[in-house]
Amino acid sequence: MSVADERRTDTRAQIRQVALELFAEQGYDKTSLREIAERLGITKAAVYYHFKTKEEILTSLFNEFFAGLDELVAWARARPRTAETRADVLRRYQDLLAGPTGAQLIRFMQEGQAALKDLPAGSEMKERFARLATVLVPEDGTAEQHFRFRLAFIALHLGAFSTDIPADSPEERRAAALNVALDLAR
Amino acid sequence: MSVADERRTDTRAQIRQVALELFAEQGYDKTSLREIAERLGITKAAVYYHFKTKEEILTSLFNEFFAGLDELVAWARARPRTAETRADVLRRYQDLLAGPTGAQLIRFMQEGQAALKDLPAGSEMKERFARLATVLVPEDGTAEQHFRFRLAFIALHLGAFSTDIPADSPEERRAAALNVALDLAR
DNA sequence: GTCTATAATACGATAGAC
DNA sequence: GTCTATCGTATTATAGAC
Repeated sequence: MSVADERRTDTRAQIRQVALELFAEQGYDKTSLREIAERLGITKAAVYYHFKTKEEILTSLFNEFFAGLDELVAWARARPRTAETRADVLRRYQDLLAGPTGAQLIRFMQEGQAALKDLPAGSEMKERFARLATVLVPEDGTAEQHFRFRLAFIALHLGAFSTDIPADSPEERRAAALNVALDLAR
Repeated sequence: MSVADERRTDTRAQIRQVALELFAEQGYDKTSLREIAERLGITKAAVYYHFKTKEEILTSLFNEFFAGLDELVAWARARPRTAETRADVLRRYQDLLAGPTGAQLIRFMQEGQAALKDLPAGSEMKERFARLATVLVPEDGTAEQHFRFRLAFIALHLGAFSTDIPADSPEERRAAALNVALDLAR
C-alpha cells in the first residue's frame, strides 16, 4: 500500500488530528472548517462528508478522552476513600494526559472553557470531574479541601502542556506537577 | 440632576460595565457589539461613537486592572524576597480582585485565555505575571516552586468567581482560597 | 450623541455535478 | 470522496442624516 493510498483512506482520522491541533492552539471558535480543510489540501465540503457538523468533530475528540476518564472513575469508586487512592487517581490521570491526544485536548479545555460552556461536551466533562470529586473528597469535605483537589488536577494540566513554566525537560515538568498535585491532595 | 440626565452622560461607562459582564459570562469572541448595544437600548453605531473598535473596550477594561497590578509589582520589588512578602502579595492581590471589576475581569481572563492569546492585552497580562514571578520566586527556583506559585494565583482566581466550589458564602470561599494559596507559596 | 443604512467579509452548512 | 457554487446569517466597521 503506497503512502498516497494510505492517505486516501484515513481522511477522517487526519481531520480529527488537524482539528485537535488547531483547537488546542487557537481555540474552537477561532478555528474554521476552511482552515482545517486547507491544511489537508481538501475543501470545506469534503470535511462535511466525514462530519455532519463542526461540533461533531469536537465530540468525536472528547469521546475518546471520556472513555479513559470513565474507566478511572469506576476504578476510583471501587476503592476506599483514602489518601492513597487519591494519590493513585492523580497518577493514573496524569498517565491519561500522556496519551496521544490527552495533552492537546486538555490544553484546549483548560484555555478555552468559555467556548465549551454551552456545548454538551463541556457539560459532560464538568460532570465527570464532579463525579471524581464526589468519590475522592471526604463526605464532609471543607471548601478548602475542594479547592486543593481541584487545583491538583489543574497542576497536572499545566504540567502536560504549559510551556511557560521553566523546566529542563517535559519529563521534569510533569514530575514537578505531580509532586505539587500529590501535596495538594494529601 | 435627574436619573435620566445621569444616564445620558455616562453611556461610555455603561458600555464598559455591560461589556465586562458579557465578556465574563460568555467570553470576548461570543459577545457582539450588537448584544452590548441592545442591552443598553442603543444601536451598534452609538457604541462606535464611544469606542473606535471592539478591542478598545477590552483594552480600557484591562488598563484599569493593570494600574493596580503595576502598583503591586512595584511594592513587591521594594521588599525582601521572603515568605512573608509572598504572603503579603497574595493578600494584596486578593484585595485587588475584590474590587468592582476585578472578579469579572479575572473570570474572563481565566476562562477565555484562548480568546486573549493574540491580543495585546493578553500578552501584557502575561508579562505582568511573569514580572511578579521574577520578584517572588527565588533566583534558583525549582520548577516545582514555579508551579506552586502559579497555582497560588489560580486559587485566588477561582475563589473570586468560581461558583461550583461548595462554600457557605463568598467570604468563606475567598478565605479558603487564600488559605490554599498561602500554603502553596509557603 | 444617536440614528438608519450599508459595505465588506467570514462563517457554518447544503445542493448537485463528477 | 471530493469538487464548485451558493445560501443564509452573522460579524466588525463606516457613511451620512438628524
